[in-house]
Amino acid sequence: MVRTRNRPTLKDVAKLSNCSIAVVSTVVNNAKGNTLVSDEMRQRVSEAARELGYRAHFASRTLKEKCSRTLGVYFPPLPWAGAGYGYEGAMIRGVEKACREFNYDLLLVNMAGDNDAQSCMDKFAESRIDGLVLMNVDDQHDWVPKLLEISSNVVAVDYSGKVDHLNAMLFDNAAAVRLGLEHLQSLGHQRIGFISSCKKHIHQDTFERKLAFFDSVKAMGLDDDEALIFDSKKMGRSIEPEEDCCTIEGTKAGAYFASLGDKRPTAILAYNDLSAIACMNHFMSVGIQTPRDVSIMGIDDIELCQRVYPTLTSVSHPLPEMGYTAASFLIKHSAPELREKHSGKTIRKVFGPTLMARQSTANWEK
Amino acid sequence: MVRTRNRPTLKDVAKLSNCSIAVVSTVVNNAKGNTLVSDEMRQRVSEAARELGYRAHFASRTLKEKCSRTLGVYFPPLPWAGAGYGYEGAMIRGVEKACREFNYDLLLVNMAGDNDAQSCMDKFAESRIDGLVLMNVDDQHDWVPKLLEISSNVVAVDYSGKVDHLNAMLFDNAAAVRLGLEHLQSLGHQRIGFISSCKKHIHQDTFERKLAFFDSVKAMGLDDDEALIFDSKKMGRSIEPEEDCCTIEGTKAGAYFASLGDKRPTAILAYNDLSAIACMNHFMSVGIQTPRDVSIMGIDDIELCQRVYPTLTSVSHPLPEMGYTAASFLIKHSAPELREKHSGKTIRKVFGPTLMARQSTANWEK
DNA sequence: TTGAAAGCGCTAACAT
DNA sequence: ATGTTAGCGCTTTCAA
Repeated sequence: MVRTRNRPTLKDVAKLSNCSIAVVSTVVNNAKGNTLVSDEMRQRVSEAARELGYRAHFASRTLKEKCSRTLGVYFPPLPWAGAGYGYEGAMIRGVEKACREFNYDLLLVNMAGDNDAQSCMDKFAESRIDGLVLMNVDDQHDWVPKLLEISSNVVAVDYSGKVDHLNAMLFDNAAAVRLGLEHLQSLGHQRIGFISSCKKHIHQDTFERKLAFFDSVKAMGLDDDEALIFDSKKMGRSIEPEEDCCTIEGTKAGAYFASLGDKRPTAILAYNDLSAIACMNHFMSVGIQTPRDVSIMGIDDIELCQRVYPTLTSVSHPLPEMGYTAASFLIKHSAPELREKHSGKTIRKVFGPTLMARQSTANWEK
Repeated sequence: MVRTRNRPTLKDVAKLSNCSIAVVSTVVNNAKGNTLVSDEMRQRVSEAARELGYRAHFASRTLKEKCSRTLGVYFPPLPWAGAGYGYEGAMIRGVEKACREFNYDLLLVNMAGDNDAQSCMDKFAESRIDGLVLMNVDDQHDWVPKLLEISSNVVAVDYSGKVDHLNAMLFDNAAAVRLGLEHLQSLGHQRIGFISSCKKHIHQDTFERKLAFFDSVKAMGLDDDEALIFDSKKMGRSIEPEEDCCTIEGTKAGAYFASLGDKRPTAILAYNDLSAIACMNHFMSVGIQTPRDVSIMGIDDIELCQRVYPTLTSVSHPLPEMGYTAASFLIKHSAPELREKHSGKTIRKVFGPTLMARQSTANWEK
C-alpha cells in the first residue's frame, strides 16, 4: 500500500487538547451545536487542530449531513465535444467558481461516454453527487426524463431538447444570428450567405439558428435568395454522427459558394465556428481571400477563433456565467445551510450573445 | 429542498426480503464476508434489491472501507492550459478509462487555480481522494514536495520539475525533436530554423527541446548556424507569465525569419504547436506561403493542428496512454481489493513521440 | 445458514 | 461550559 500519513481524527485533537470530541467538533465547525465554549478552550482546541493539521473526514461528514457537497458535470461523448475548443472549459470554470464559493467539489461524470444514463443515475443513487450539470444535451439523450425521476436537482447548459421540466440555461440563438447579421450589414454587406448543418440528427439549436436567419433576412431587408443557404439539400446527403461534420459542411459550403460566380455572397454567416473556419480554409485553398473577397463569421466564439488566420469574427455565449448560474442553483437547492425550498417550478434562463469582431469580417466597398 | 427520491438502504432491502442486513450486504457485494447464503435467499434478496434499485451509499462505504475510490486531477491555471486544445481532454480520457475499469470516480481539483497547494492537500487530508494526477506541473509548483509528505500516491503527467521522488509519466522531448528534424531532412531540408520559448520562467521541457535541437543538428549534419535559432536573445525581452506567450513568440519569430532574406531557413521546427501556428500566420500575413516558401512544424500535436490552414505537421504525445498508466498506478496502490504493496521506488515512464505529417511540411526542391 | 453488533468519524441533541 | 451518546449506512466478525 501507499504511504499516506495517518490523518488525525476528532479523537486525536480532543486528546491533545484535553477535552471531548464534541467540543472539538464545535470549535472546528465554528459553533453550530454547542455554541458555548470558553475562549480559553477554543484557543487550545484551535491550536491543537492546527498543529495536527486536522480536517474533517469527508465521508464521515457526508454520511452525517446527508449531503456530499459535490456536483457532477456531464458532457456527451460527441466527437467534437470534449475535444477542447475551450467550450467545456469555459463552462466548467463557471461551475468551479460557484463550487469554490460554497466549498463544493466537482465530479466528472462519464467523459468517456459509455453507459451515460446509468453513470448519471448511479451517482445520484449512491449519493455521490447532490446535483448535476448536463452540458449540451438534447433529445437524443432519451434517458433524461428517467434521470429526473431520481433527482430533479439537475440543470442543463445549452440544452436543446424538449423535456420541459428540465432546468436549463439557454443561449438566445435567434439574437445571436441577428447580431451577426447586423454586424455584417453595418459593414455594408447586403448579400449574405448562411451555412446550416447537414448532420443527420439536426439539433434544436441549429434549427433555431436557421429559422432566425430566414426571419432576420426579411426583417432587415437583406437579399432573400434561396441560393444563399447552404444546407443538406445542397450538400446532397446527411452527415453521419461519427463524422467530423463541421469540417465536411464548411468545406462543401465553401466549394458551393465559390461556384456561384457573380452570385457569390459578399459575406457568410455560419451556424457555428468550426464550419466557418472550414469554409474559410477552403476559400484560401482556391485563392479566395478573407476578408478581402468575402467576409466570414461564425457563432459560439470558441477559442479557436483567435488562433486561425485571419482571426474569426464570432458571437459568444457567456458560458462561465451560464455554468456559474447553473451550479449556484444546484448548490442552493442542496446545501443544508441554505435549505432553500425548491419552488417546484422549472427554471429557464436565457443568455444573450456578444459580438466578437475580428479580422475575418471587413467593410464591403460596393 | 429539492425532490430526490429517498434512496433505499440495506435495511429497506432486508425488510422486503425478510432477512438481516448482513445477508443483504453479503449478497449485493457478491460474497465477501459471509459466503454461505442459500440459493433461495440469494435469489430473494437480489430481486428485492433490483426492485428497489438499491445501490450502496457512497460515503458509508467509504467510511467503512477507508478508501474513497476517487482520483483527483489537477491542472495548473496557466492561461493556455485548460483553455482547450484537447491536450488535457486527451489525458483525462485515459484517466477516465482506468477509472471506469476499476469503478473509480474522478474529481476535478482546482481548475480555477487559487490556492492550488491547499486544495490538493486538503483533498487528501479529508480522505476525499485516494490518488492524484498532476498535469503539466514543474518546479514553479514549489508545494509539490509538501504534498508528497501527505501522500505519495501522486503521479505527474508531463512533469518537468526536479523533484526526483515524484512518480511521473514523461515525454521523450529529445526524441520528438529528433523525429521532427528527421522528417524535415527526409523532405530535403538542410537549413532548418528553430523557435524556442521566450517565457520568463523557462520549462524544463522547453529547455530539453532546445538542447535536443543543438545536438540533433550536429548529429544529423544539418546547417549549424546561430542565426537559425529564435529565442529570448533575439526576442530582446522575456515574456511575462500572464501573456499569451506562444502567439507573441511565434509572431516575432516569423518576423525575424522573414527578415533573413537569403539566409532564411527552408523549414522551421517550433518547440510547440501554438508558436508554430503563430509563425505560420505571420508568414501568411506578409505573403510567405506554407509549405511552398517554407515548411513549418510543431510539437505536441494539439487538436488545433488539424483545424488551421494549412494543417500543421506535428509530433504527438500518447496522452491517453500516459493518463491511463498514471491512473492505473494510483488505483493499484489504493484499491483495497488489489492491495498492491508500494515498492517504495518512484516510477518514471518515458513515452515516445509519433510523427503526424500534414500539409505544412513539403519537399524542398533545391 | 442467518442474525447481532461493533465500529468507521462525525454532528447535534441532550445530560451533566 | 463541557461531556456523553445516538445514529448516519455500511462491512465483517462472531455468535447462534
